[in-house]
Amino acid sequence: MFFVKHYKAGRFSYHASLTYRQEELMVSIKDVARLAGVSIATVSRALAEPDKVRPNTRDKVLAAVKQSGYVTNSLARSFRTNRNHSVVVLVPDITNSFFSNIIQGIEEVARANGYRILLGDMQNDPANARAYGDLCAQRQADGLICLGRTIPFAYNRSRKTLDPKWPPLVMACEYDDRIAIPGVRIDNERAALDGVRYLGEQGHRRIAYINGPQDSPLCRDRLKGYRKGMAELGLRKTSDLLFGGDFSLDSGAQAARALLQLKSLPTAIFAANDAMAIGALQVLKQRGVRVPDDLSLLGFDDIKFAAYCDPPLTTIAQPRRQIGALSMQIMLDILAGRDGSGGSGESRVLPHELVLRESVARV
Amino acid sequence: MFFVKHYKAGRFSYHASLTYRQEELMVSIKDVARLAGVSIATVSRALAEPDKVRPNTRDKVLAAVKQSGYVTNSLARSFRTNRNHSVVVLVPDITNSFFSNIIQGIEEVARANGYRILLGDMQNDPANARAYGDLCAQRQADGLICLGRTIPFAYNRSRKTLDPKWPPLVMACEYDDRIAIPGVRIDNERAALDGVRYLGEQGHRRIAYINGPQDSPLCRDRLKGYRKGMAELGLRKTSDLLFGGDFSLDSGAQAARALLQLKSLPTAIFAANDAMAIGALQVLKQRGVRVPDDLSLLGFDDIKFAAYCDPPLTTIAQPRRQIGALSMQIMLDILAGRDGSGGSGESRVLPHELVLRESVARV
DNA sequence: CTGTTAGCGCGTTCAG
DNA sequence: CTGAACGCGCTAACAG
Repeated sequence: MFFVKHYKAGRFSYHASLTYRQEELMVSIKDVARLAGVSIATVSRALAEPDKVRPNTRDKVLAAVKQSGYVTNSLARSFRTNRNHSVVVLVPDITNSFFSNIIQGIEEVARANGYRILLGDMQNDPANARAYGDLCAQRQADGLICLGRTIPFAYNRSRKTLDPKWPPLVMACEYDDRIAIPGVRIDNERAALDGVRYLGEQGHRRIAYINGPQDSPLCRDRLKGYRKGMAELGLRKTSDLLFGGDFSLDSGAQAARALLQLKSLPTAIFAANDAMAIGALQVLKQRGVRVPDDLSLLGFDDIKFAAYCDPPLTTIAQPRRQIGALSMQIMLDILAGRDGSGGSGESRVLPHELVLRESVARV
Repeated sequence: MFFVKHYKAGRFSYHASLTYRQEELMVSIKDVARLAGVSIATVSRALAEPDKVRPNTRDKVLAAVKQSGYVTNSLARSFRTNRNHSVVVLVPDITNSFFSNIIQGIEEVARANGYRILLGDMQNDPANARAYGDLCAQRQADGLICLGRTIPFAYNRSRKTLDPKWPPLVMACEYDDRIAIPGVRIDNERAALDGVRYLGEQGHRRIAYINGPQDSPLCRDRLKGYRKGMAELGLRKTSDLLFGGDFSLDSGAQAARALLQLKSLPTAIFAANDAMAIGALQVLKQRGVRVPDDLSLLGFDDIKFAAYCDPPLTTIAQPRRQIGALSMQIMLDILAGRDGSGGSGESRVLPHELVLRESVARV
């Protein structure tokens, strides 16, 4: 590969901090009160609970607000109310497009409810989660939504519960079976089972499986589903068809290389996520293995790119955006005290679906 | 297409808000002071400016902090200092993987410096930016980094400067020529020119161009570079080779369909981003046009997936992560007052590079 | 319905 | 070097 590089230093003048005069322009609730000829408490109420203020005075206040250009200093409000209306979203790897739709769902619900998303990218290193756990301890966030399996909080093993000093936690997609936490996910075991059944219906028997990280409960479930499906097909012994991976494109490619060493090739590969399927796909092509003519390929997740592979990838879709939205909704419920272990904020299992494209053929 | 759907309602009990007792467990600076037998001012100093406290007392304080498990309430601190150590990152569309590496770069630098990222996803609708502009006005963020061309602030047209009531703004990738703002980007015109020159070197003359959003300064620059390159090749009239797009996969596909109607087909297509190139690629394949044998294809951005297309996409790469990191660094400089229009925090132009894969052939 | 009063927890004076 | 006192802007509790 050959690279053309260009570098050009640029210089532009710009709005420097010297011109940043927000502090001096700051108009506080006191000013509004003076302007409207009422007390500051009335201003506060007129803004927060308009119903509890006589329309007449409310209008006066609102006019004063408008005239002065007042915006409530939410730092002060947060300080007073001990709520800052923000939620940490802890993402294993922001560059993994799988997560972006979930984040979008979360963000949308958050914004609609006056909440903000503090983005925590772990860059696949659990150590990076600590900082965000601390954030919660310092009250910088009202809650935390975990998209991976790493929880930055300590929990009480025997009671299977979080230490009460931690704020609410919701898990999206993943979960942790050592502890009872609300969450949203699909039925991963069933989804994998459906995948194998579908391949079975297409006549496949020797179905290889590329597994995800072994310490992931979600992966264990998918693996369980795969084994169950294989058993249904009369294949109890699958160890030679099992390949390790870590959800990355590379690990999928690597698994494919290993797989091609097999004395008797499988007729289909089922990958625990699309990234690995795509990584495998590339290796297969390089080696002249045609998909799906020579070998069928089934993915998991239905990332955006799955539809644009060649051939387009048949895969199992998760309602990612909905998972995100619901997670945030649950978080809001908890924060508002609308839940309770028997209430409306319980963990949910959302439907998955098999998306048929062109990477699986009948044999 | 056929779908198998499953739904299963799940119920799990969990750590309810009832058990969330953070408030009562809260240990404040006052408690530490009492425990250490000093005043709260001393505790504050011992933590913030350890040098200004006698080692003896400092140790006492630190011990008390440890014993009590005290963490400073950053809500209170933010309120007091009027800094909350968070920066809004306004993203046109979080599901566009182009942005995720930039975000990662930003996040990394932010975290290393004790700053947080407030994620603002516009979902491609500028109206969604407002909410995040307001955030800044409410002091919920110390600054804002814009990854798109939509600035949620009002600015002074005549003076080409931001209203001083707004916090610092940094633009990554895009820019706005109506106003002087610090930013980080590549030389888009030059990059596009390099792209066309490269195609020219491979013998191409009829090179079609799929443009991005017309109101994007960045796209105007790329278009300018394309035209310049075509002029170098002796082709001043390019209007029939120009196709509109909006950076989406679909618009690339649509452009490809329009392009295939041409009486005389081009020998190469240059797309203003990879997504459109990939969209076009799919259409070309469907219509039996082989890439690069029948038609060469050049993209822009080098998104992760570009390497996994079939054929792998030749494209122009931006140092996305570096762009993000530098943007945040500039923001930090501004916030720390380390910049100034003649200082170290100026706008930068980073190098691009042509990444050669397999979608361009000689003619 | 409205005003008055009392802090929230911290940083920052200013004396000592 | 240390401590007492003040106040940031806002909301909650209570009185009127």
